[in-house]
Amino acid sequence: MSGGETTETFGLLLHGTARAWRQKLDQRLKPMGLSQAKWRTLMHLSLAGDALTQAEIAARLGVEEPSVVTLLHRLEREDWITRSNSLRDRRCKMVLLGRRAERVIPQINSTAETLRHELMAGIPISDLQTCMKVLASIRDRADKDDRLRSNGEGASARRLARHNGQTKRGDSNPRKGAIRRGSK
Amino acid sequence: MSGGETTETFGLLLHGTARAWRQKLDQRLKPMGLSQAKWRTLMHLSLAGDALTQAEIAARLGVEEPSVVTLLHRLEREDWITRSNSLRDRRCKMVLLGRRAERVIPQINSTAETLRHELMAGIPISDLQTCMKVLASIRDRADKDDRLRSNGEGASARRLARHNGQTKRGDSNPRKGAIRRGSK
DNA sequence: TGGAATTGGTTAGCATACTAACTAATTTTG
DNA sequence: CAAAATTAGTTAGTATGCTAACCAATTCCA
Repeated sequence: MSGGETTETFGLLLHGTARAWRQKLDQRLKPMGLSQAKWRTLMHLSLAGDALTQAEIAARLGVEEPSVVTLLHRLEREDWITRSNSLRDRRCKMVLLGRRAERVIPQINSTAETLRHELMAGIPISDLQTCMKVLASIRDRADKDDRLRSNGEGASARRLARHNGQTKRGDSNPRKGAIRRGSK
Repeated sequence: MSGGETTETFGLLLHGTARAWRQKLDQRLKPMGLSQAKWRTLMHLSLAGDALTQAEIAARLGVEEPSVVTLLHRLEREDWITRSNSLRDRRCKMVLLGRRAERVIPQINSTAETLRHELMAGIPISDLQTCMKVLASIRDRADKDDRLRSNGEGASARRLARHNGQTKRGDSNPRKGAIRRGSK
């Protein structure tokens, strides 16, 4: 390996940075009773402006559905959201922001935004853009499933559930995999 | 704020990339019975070339000591490592690689390295360097403790200066972060 | 139309990481 | 030296995420 030094530490750096960011944000959101995972959920609900199904939330958060289940349980237990059965599709549960959440959402958004700016202050925009380009490129590659080529028999049907669904609820966000922002 | 678009997605991108990388690596290490966390532990032990204490491992991995406890338990249970009491300091336990680990370490290192190269292939070195510079800068800022930073000398940043309520029994303060890569 | 496939959600079990609080051993200090 | 502080490791409880396996409702299609 030639560029050893550079490539050696990249993964470490990437993970360390993500973890440090998350911990810092958690630390600041804690006094409000929140964490990054919870805040992100509320934020997406707020952005949607409407009730979402759990599957939609999973897709937007980029996590699997079972992870969303417990996350929403915690949020419900703490009174940030409410869940109700959909009338149109009895499989679905619609998730709604509670009043408590609506009251503090601006506050938590601003906390997150303040942190973002603190962490990125003084870094040239062009450097940030380069960095984002690199990250996006790496992420897209890592997101791809290896076994698209050379499958055959060994390709033990892993996940890849790729539900290509329309949510016949006018919400329509052509979501593919639970975790895929692909589709570009 | 105006830079909104850029800053808005940076955190998302950062976390998504780190997660995608980790999952991809886990997926490839799985057939060997490993995961990223376990592999990193073995790798650091291998690099050290000598037995390490749990505290040293925690510091190198960048995680807290209690996290290391269960991690090492799993590694020991699966026969990757052995732990023994230190003769010099009866508080310490020395952690050693087992034969099983020594046999497969080159293999897992090469798996990780292959992935690194795959994920970063085709990205200009200069872009990578810019990216790393940005990440390091963000991480260092996020790693710092917001609150009182009294040491003018740094050395080992001790975050966590909060209220150390003492327990009725004359005893310790809450464990402070063992997480520091003093490098640079 | 009626079974097969798909989709939404859940539970169970595990992995990874955290903080708080504890024990035991060692080092520092008054 | 004895009390105090620090250090190494642990346990307990929680948060966050995953996969596998499973219902129940809906949709597809022969």
